[in-house]
Parts: sequence; structure tokens; C-alpha cells
Amino acid sequence: MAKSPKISVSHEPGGLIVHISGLLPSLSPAEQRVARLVVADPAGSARRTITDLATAAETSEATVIRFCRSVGMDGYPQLRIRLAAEAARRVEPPDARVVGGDIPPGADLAQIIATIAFNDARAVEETAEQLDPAVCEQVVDAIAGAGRIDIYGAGASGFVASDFQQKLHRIGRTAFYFPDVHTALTSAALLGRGDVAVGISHTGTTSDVVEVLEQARSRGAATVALTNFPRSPITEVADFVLTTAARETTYRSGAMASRLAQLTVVDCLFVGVAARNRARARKALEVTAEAVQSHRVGPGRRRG
Amino acid sequence: MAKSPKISVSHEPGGLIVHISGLLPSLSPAEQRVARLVVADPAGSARRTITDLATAAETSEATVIRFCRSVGMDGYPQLRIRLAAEAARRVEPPDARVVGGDIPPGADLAQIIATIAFNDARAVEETAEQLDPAVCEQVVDAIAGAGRIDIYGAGASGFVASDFQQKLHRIGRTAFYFPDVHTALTSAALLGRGDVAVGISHTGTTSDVVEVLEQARSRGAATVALTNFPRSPITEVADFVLTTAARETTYRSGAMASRLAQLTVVDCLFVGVAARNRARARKALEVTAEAVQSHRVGPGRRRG
DNA sequence: ACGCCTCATGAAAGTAAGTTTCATCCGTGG
DNA sequence: CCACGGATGAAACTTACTTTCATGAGGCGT
Repeated sequence: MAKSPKISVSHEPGGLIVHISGLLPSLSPAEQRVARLVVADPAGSARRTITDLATAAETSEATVIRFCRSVGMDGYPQLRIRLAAEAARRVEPPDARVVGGDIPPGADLAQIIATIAFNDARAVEETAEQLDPAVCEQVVDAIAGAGRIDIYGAGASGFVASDFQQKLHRIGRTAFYFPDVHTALTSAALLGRGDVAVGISHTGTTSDVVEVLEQARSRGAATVALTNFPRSPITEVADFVLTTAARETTYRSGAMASRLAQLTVVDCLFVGVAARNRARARKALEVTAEAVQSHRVGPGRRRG
Repeated sequence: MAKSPKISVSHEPGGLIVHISGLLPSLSPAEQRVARLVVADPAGSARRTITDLATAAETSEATVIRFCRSVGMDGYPQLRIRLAAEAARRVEPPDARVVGGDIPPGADLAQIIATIAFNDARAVEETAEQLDPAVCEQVVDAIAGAGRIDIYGAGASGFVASDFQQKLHRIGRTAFYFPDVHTALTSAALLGRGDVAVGISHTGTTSDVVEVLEQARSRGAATVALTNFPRSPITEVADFVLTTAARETTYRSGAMASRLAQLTVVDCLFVGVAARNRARARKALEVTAEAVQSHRVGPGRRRG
């Protein structure tokens, strides 16, 4: 079934560049070379002829066309135009901040800070731009009406999962997070129709998370995937797919930008769910806030 | 060559559209028809093929080309691209995002997303701007040369603390994070000169964290505070103070923006430390990356 | 290991788009 | 009335884009 090449991608809001970055790993090697050129210099690429671009990417025109189709364009001319538009819209980075780039070896700390913050902020913004409100809405509905919510995530994404769990818990939703696979699988097996399972994985290839989500789905739960890559395995076991838009950087394994982007999405979902029932959520928040009040000390800020 | 193709106008400032409008009267009738179409709908025209446009202007392709040359373009493709770029640029920004504002009660999800992302991104940017590189440098030095690094944080900040610990660990630094006060106190008591203690607290008033940091300091460890409020209690027990710049919003208890800001700072420190010894850090990262490789699944592409 | 299949890929054929050339038309002024 | 020059489109031509197809690499089951 899923075979259907419905890939279509009719909806690639936000940036085309962002969209392409996300698709990058799902492209064939030759197409990736093309994609990288395009992402690195959209404006420049728009000026090139297809033959030019093909040569630059050390491949054939045919591959460039395939690339166009892979990212949802009709053909090369359309890509060109979209690229030009995209490039025009984006204000170029003020200074030497390499977008999505690596930190140069000799960089001093001030530069490092500027670069990191720039990329982090961008990831957050771009993620928001390309988020599909309609899908979010559905996810929010599902969560708001869920009997139980299971949240899965390994490693770095585990933090995000855990954070989400805590948030939902604070507004009175029954949410769980499992740091270990076995417990998670057990829990997933107990899910059923009306429950929701959320899997978080930057790469979308973390087998533990994919498996658990699959399990959850087979039990009838609605499954949600949060990943940076729209065509990664996790999306195949998810009813709803939400993507982040962090560009890969080679050096920084932790992919902090990705983490921030994930948290932003989680936050949006959270606020969306909370907004479903303002009164109750607010009350729950107040109660939980009071609960930790005793752990606060002294005069702190001005507050007299 | 009497016509002298001196085309000139290599640089037509302001908008291309404006430029064309200006030239309009000096064009031949048929070219004017083309020009009018283009000016009326730049974006739409960019999508048309030359034949299309010629037909629409009730003229021949040749005339369209002449028009292109008349306005200083090399040919039709170039015009197309410029038009697309032009059209994209004049799209006005979606709408006014409320800076630091609360989410209005009736907001739809798209608005919520925009607002959250905007505030989150701002928090990250502003935090980076006000971070003192000199202090960061000192902290990085301390951590890079530390015998042991203890990281404390409760509740939401605990996630950040934990994340920091994991990061440092991955590049071979001896770092610990303690989710519970008692263990933390015990550990702090064992710190000494040359060790580093990092306390993370958004409000800066979390008693647990303050206490532990105090303990660490009394044992001779260098203490670092990461908080949003430069005059909060935690800063009184810290040798180095790093601040985030998240604006509070009333509704969102979790203060996600603050979390992101904290993470950004942590990331900067991390990269700073890693940069102190590129080679070793890189190696450590590679090794740890390999370690989780087996947990990745399949190709992830569309697979048929 | 073997054959089978799938997929990625570029060469080449085919089609469409863009460009040039040139003959025609039309108005103007001698 | 004719010569002239600019405007114009038809058609030839060139280049760009797209499709098709054969090849070969890599995976998979036997």
C-alpha cells in the first residue's frame, strides 16, 4: 500500500531550501551532490543552466531532472524560478556567519557564540515556517482527546521526549515517557484506539523508536513522528509526521540546533493542547507551580 | 552592428519592475504590450514560457526577446529569474508577531506557532548578544582543565544540566549530573580545587541548586551559574555567572524560551571546550557516534 | 557462490524552449 | 511614386530541457 508514490509534496511551505535540506538524506548520491550545490548557493544555481549544474555536480542532466522531481518540482525551469524567489526573499546573513556551516578552526569564542546562536535561531524559525498547521492541529486534537499518551525518544531526543511528557503531565494529561526500550515496548503493547504515541528521532532512523512506534500503531494508537527527515523510516510508521528544519553540521554531533527545533515543536503542540482547554490547563499550571514554590529561596530578584 | 549591442543598463537599481515601467514609453508598441503584462503580474509572468507570454501579448517570441534586450537582460531566462526574485521580494512579511507577547485567547494554531517560534528565536539571539565572551572563555578554560565537572539543575533546568553532562561526557570530560539533591550534595562535598561545579536555574532561586553550588564552592571548586536573572541568589555563590535573556510570558509555565536559551549557552560552552582540543574531541565524537550506529535502521528513502 | 532483482545512473534520442535571421509590411519624406 | 528605416512575425536554427533505455552495481534469496 504505502508503495504509492504519493510523495507529491504538494505542501512544502517555508523555505524550499529548508525542504531540500530535509530531503537530502533520502536522495540518491548523485542527487545529493546536486542538492548540496543548490542549498549552498540557491541564487547562483538559479542562474545556471541544467547542463551547467549537472556538470558542476559531476553528473548528468537526467539526474538533475530526477532531483527536481524528488523535491516536488515539475522540472528544472520551475526549480530555477523557485530558487531565485527563495534567494531573493532571504536576507543574507549579516556577516561571515556560515549558515549551517562548521566552526572554523581558528575561531575565537565570540565567533563561536555568534555562529551557534545564529544557526540555532534559524533552525527554530525555519522549523516554524515549514510546520504544517493542519497536521499540528490534528496532532493537538489527538493529544487533547487521548486516553493516554506515550512518548518515545532515545539519546538526545530522549530529553525532548521527557520534556514533552512533563509538560503534558503538568496540564493534567496522562503522558508517559520511557527511557528504555523494553518498558516502552511493553507500554506500547497496551495502547489502543484513542491513545496516542509520539516518537521523536532527529534522524528518523533510530530503530528502537521506530519499533516502538510500530508496535503502538499496530495496537490502534494514533502515531506521531517528530523528525528532521520527512522520508526517514520513522515516517512510515506514523500517522502524523512533524518535521524540524535543522541543517546538519558536521562537527557538532549533538546537533543542538535540532534539539532546539524539536523543543519548539513540542512547545507549540503543548500550547495548542493547553489552549484547547484554557481554564483547566491554567489551573493545573498554577497548582503545579505552587507545588515547587517551597523550593524557591530568598529575595532573588527585585520582588521586594 | 550598427545597432551596437551596448545594452548598457547592466545595473538597474531599485526594482526591475520600476525600471521597466520607466522604459515603457520608449518601447515599441508590441514590446509595450509585453511590458505591461510583465509589470501587471511579475510572478505570473515568471512562470510563463516565452511562447506563452508572446501569445498573451499577441505578438511573437522574437518581440519578447527584443523586449528582454530593451530592458537590459541577456535573454528570456534571465528576465524570468529576475522577475521571480523581484516578485518574491515584494511579498510583505506575513503579519506582525507580538514580541514577547502572550498568546491571544482566540489564536489559531498557525498564530501560536509563529508567536512561539518568534519568541524562542529571539531568546536565543538575545542571549548570544549579551553573553560575555570573556566570562565564557574563563568558564571554558575551567571546564577544559577540570579534574571533574559536576552539573546541577532541578526540574526543567535539570534537562539542560543532563544534556550538558552528556555532551561533556561524549568528548571525554569527566562530568556528572545528579537528579536528586542528596546525591548532589554528597558529590559536591567531594569536589576540590581544580574541579568545576555548574548550577543551572532559570529563576536563580531554586534552593536545591543554590545549596549544592554553595557546598561545592566551600570545597574549593570553581562555581558557574547559568540563570536568567543576574541578581538572583544563585549568582551569590558563583564565581562565574552566565545569563540567558528569555522574556517571561505569563501563560507558558515551562518557559520554553528560557530552556532554549540555556541550551544555546550550554552548546557554546561545549563547542568552546571541544575546540580546545579539536583532535581528541573529534575522535571521541566519532567513537561515540559509531557506538549508536547499530541502532539505526534501513535506507529510509522512499523505497519503492 | 549463483542468479535474480532492484535501483541508480548517464548516453543518447527526442521534444520543447529560446534565439537568430530574414522577408515583409507600413509609414515617411524626398 | 520610390527609397528608406523601423517594426514585426515566420521560420530556421540553436540551445536547453526531458524522456527513454541500456548498463552496471549492490542487495537478496536459494
